[in-house]
Amino acid sequence: MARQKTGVRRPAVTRKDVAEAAGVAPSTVSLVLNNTAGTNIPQATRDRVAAVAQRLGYRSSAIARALVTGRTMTVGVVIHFMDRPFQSYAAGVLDGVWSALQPAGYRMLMAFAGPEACIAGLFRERSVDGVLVLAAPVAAADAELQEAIASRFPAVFIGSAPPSLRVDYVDIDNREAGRRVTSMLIAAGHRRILHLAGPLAVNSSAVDRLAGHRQALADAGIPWDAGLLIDASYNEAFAVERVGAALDRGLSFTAIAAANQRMAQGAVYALRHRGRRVPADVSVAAIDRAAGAVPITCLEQPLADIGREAALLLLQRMQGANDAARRLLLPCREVDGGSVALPWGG
Amino acid sequence: MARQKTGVRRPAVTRKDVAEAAGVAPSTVSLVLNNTAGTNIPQATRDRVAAVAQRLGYRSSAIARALVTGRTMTVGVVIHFMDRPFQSYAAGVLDGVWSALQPAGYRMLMAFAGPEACIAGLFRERSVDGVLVLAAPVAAADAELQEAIASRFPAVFIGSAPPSLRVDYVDIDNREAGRRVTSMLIAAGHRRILHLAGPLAVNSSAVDRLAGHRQALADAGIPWDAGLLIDASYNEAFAVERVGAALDRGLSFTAIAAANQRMAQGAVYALRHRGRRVPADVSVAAIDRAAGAVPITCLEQPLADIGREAALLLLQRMQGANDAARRLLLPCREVDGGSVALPWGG
DNA sequence: CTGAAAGCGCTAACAC
DNA sequence: GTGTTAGCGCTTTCAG
Repeated sequence: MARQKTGVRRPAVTRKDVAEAAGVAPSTVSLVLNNTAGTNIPQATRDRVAAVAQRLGYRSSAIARALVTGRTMTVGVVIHFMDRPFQSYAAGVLDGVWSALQPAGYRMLMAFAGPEACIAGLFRERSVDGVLVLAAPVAAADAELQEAIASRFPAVFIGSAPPSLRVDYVDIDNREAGRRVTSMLIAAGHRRILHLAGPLAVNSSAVDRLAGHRQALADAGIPWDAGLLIDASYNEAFAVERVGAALDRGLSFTAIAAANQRMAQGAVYALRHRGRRVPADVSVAAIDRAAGAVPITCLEQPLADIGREAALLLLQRMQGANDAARRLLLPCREVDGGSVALPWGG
Repeated sequence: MARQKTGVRRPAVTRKDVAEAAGVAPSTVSLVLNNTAGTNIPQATRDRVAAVAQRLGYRSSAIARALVTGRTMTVGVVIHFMDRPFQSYAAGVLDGVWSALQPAGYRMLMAFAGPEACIAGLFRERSVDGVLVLAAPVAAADAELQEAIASRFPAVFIGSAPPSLRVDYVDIDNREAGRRVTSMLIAAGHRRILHLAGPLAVNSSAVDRLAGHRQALADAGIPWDAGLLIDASYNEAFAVERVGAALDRGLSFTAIAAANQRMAQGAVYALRHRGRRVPADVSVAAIDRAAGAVPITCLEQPLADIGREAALLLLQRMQGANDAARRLLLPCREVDGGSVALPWGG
């Protein structure tokens, strides 16, 4: 009994119902509704079929269509955040993803587990035509994922790409962004700059931003001081605690370069809690812009653009584009949040 | 030629491939892999089939399975926000939704257009077994939506329910929350309280929160002053502008009751920009808690619980529960953000 | 110009 | 105990 559906819902209107009501063959209904090229169906018939379909509220079953065409018209979106999903990063990116996918007639199937499990599932069960992977951890490269990539299953990575995989990748230039943030502080005269890094073991962007920071120091002839590095976790609570601890043990610095805005917020919180003013006592600059929080001078990522470009690239892949893996790095915009000043006594 | 799939991907492993490799009939493969009850397949065969399936990386096609079972094991999530989707509200709620859906084996298909279009599409094309509708605008009740609801298509509304529809609805008690926020300010001694309302024409929660505000005033014997109502839009920019304008034209008040946190943030921003301190000069209280922003005394919505309860209710509906529409109102938690003090000179 | 028919990959009832 | 079979609803050739 496959007919039993769930509950007592009225069984769906099928193509056959429309055909009967319009006095034509079932296939004619498809031909008309899909506007198939190369058929010469008289306008009168077309109108009649369309009218009946409209009246009955008929829409062809996405499932049946997918089974026969081999395309689900659905994109899997895999989000793997350490903390809660759907933080502002994902929000901004998905905004752009949607803006590209929606007009192309694609749907979005979301999955929040790790990319390995998700891609494997979505790929193996053939429920999506391709996937977008947000912020994949660097270690994500198990056998299933590798096989999916190797068999050219369309996948575009956003915000992080496992270094071991040769995949399409859209992001900002994290190294350059890290360099610029620190350069802004150096330009203001700072030399003792605390770097709040993201999770270096998990996220390639954290590693790249730190590399950029170090390059900025090197370019300015400032020697690297490992004591001025805090390996946090892209989240606020961690930053509050670690920066607080650093202040309490008397670590001396005049500025903070944060690898993301949330850590910067936490740092400001910790500073103010101890009576240090921003930027009078300590300057702060960060990557990411946070809406509605303490304004902080930052490099704003073009999140929507990142999402849109990634989706457009995925659309090409799903249409069969087979060239080598691409790497698209979008530029950041500098936003003055008034949190950078001359160093105290400088 | 339906076989052409996209690009040059290797054709998927089917049940038939497994059957041949294992030397059994295709149906036996299903029976074993689905662990169907009432079959007496010897353990040796089971093991062999399982091993072959594993080796070939076989997973049954979600599409084919859906076609034959009549269930897609997918839930549609419709988000209809005025501004960008995926703001913190949706983030928190979806966290809970996922936590309930994931263990039950359901997927999430996201759609960001209006609920009418989305539900109609998802429902008519039968691509989901049910829908969760976030923050539906009060006006959302077109013919298609009505028909979907009438035909008992499983749908649960979150955060807002079109008043004209008798639907399952999970939310906080907005009226009570509105009342409590204002009561907190009244308890601190305030009597001239500005109410920052959400979009009254769009969102039922905005209306209910305002009603609660007015009730608190009435309970305290404070006459209603329409001049102390600002109809904003649940967003920050609007609040910055409207509160700023009110201050500039000399409107007098000692406290602000904001219908959501983002407006409260905007209000604080406008106040500080004009040299008014919070809470020394003006107290602020709001509904919603915002992570990482200026701390504000507020009522925190149990977002994850809301999402989880809604998803659990939907699961019941999808399993055929047919009782009358339910209304589930979850309690808020008071969070002291230190933004409420005695009125100036009070 | 329209209808019949062959699958798409799977589940589940039913023979063998 | 296992294999055969009949659809699920649709797209798309291919006859009529």
